[in-house]
Amino acid sequence: MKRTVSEKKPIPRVTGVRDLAQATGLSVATISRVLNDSSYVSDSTRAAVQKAIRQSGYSRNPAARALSTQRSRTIGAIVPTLAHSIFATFLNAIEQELAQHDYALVIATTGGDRNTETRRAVDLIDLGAEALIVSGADHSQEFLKVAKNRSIPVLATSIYDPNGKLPSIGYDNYSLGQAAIRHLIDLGHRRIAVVFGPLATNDRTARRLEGVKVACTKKQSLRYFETGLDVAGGAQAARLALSTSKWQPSAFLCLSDVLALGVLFEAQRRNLSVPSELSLMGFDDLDWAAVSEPGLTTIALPTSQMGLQAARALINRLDHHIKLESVCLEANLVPRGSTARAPQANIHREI
Amino acid sequence: MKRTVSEKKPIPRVTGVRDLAQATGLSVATISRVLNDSSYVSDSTRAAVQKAIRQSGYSRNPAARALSTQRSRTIGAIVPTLAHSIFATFLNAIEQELAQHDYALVIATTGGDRNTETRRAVDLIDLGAEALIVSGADHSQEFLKVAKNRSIPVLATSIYDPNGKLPSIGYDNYSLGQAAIRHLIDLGHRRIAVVFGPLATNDRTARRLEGVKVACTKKQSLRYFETGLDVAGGAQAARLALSTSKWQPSAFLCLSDVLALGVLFEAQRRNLSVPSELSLMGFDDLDWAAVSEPGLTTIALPTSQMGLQAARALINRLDHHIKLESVCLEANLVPRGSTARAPQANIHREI
DNA sequence: TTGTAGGCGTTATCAG
DNA sequence: CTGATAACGCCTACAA
Repeated sequence: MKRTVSEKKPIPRVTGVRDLAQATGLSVATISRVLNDSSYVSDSTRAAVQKAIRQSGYSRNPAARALSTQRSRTIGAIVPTLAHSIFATFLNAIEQELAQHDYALVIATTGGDRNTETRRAVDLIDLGAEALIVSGADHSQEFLKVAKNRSIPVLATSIYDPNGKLPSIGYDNYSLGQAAIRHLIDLGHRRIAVVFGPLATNDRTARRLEGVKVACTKKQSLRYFETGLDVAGGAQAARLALSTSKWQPSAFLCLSDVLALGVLFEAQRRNLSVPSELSLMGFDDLDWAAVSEPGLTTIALPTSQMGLQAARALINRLDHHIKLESVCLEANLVPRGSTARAPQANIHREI
Repeated sequence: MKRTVSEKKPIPRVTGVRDLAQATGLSVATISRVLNDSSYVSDSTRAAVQKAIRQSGYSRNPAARALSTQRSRTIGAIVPTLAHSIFATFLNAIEQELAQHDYALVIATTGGDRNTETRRAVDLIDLGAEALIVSGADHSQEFLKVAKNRSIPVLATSIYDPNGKLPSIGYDNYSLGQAAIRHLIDLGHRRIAVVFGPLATNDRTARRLEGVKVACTKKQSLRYFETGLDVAGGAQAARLALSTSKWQPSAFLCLSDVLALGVLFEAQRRNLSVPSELSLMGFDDLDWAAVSEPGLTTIALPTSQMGLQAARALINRLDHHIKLESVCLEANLVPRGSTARAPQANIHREI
């Protein structure tokens, strides 16, 4: 019985650069060099090392690497919730861009609570996040302190707030609120129901609302409906707004598309035709807004753009020490079928 | 000018346990002990150490910790996209549960491509993920190999596949597909349009479709419409399905709620009344399904439950070496207003 | 172009 | 209960 020495490597558990050094007869430094495809290494030795790596199935220990380089290549994002497509879309864009640059995205949710935000921020930092992405301008003192103490770059998003405590990438919710209500006013609407989610946990909404309020004059009669930030909330607000016979709105302005969808369903339930009897506006431009019947007039927010830019800004900060600057992204009113001139009758009665 | 020595600590940059040891006059071992609130440490020294920690603002270096313990407390989730609320909801649940147990969630998206999945899996592992959560049963050979070589626990979700290569936590898409179509058949529908997203990138959909096909007999006439997995896709499929005058469906079965929403909008656009003229069914039970007009009959998937259980299973595996077992979660058909008996005329004509 | 040696901050194993 | 001290696996001057 012949017994030949197997050509296959017996796969001796290769655990670190040392083993590779041993296997190739080189030094750990050289191994490390090719691992970081850095500086001068002769082609031949590089090839040899790479072969050894392939054969052994070796891969870097990220913890050791992070410890040595003091870099984790991890960025944390803290959002109110993932269960809202607007945030999911945002994070999706971030993740894609980070992945391109070998950064990882780790996510934490707060449910909209500032204290939770602070807590989760600490979690993320303790976990090694090198930078943080947060939503809005409203953060606890504690949070800011933590970020400063650990000198972690923090970027606020969904807002543009050049004088805020944090650099921000986003849009100007205040003027967008104005633009939205003006569209309705320009169409001759007088009685407008404004629907929005919980103000306490969302400063973006609050800011939009300020814009709305400042843009309307005595000629208009606005009523405000704070409700749950989901389709059911929108429907409920609509029921409420439409239930007073004395004050019948000719238009709804919803500060989120999801709310508008609820209003739309409720209008359908009541056989109120949109837009001939009721105009409807949203905010966000979710994917269905262009497809609904009628199409939803809304403010298109550059959600993916924002994610992309946020990711890039942080990468530049981390990799090239480029300072974080606040940037204002453009957001546009997209007129679609859900808004029309206010019914004449209505106007007459008012005049 | 008097010059008193400040009582405040000058905040000498405390970077590690060593500094704390120095500051307290104890040894690093003791520091480490209280850090891990482990074994016996006298109350007094514990207090002293904790005070020092507080004063210095010290916090553990996660990389060093990970290197020493060989644990990163990080779990990776790989999903097709975040831009779909069903996945976002799922991840939301996972994140919450993981946070509870001091695990971090790092996310990667694939866009539905298997090769991307493999690549991203390697990324996550190289980044330190101790376990992986993936969607569906369809994974590249390469992927499985990587997971095995690195001996990383992998859990498949959104499916129940007890004999699959991976342990899975999810639901039985096959029987759910059957249940869905049967509901329509039982209501007397004969001509049914089945609408679904890209099959090539989604084995859950494919499995549902198999169930649908097997459950219908010669008495039914089904047509299949593969389309984009979004509201626009649903609307387009509806246009297509309704455009042939020879074959007018009395019902639509959508293998995702988003598609159903598109169909619903399209039906409204055509003044087709749901459900009196057209029945409509979805799959997922997204939050708006209960609020739409009419309410959407759908298969309610236990998305959050699934996230919770997946997270727990992995935590148990990692913390207590408890083997991953496949589990089948219950999913139910939720009858709502969008489905009704097929119009009699239709049935007559068939007979 | 390659090698040597020391350090990154924790944990853990031993003795005391 | 506490203290040395040796890993953990990688990177990086500094030398050669």
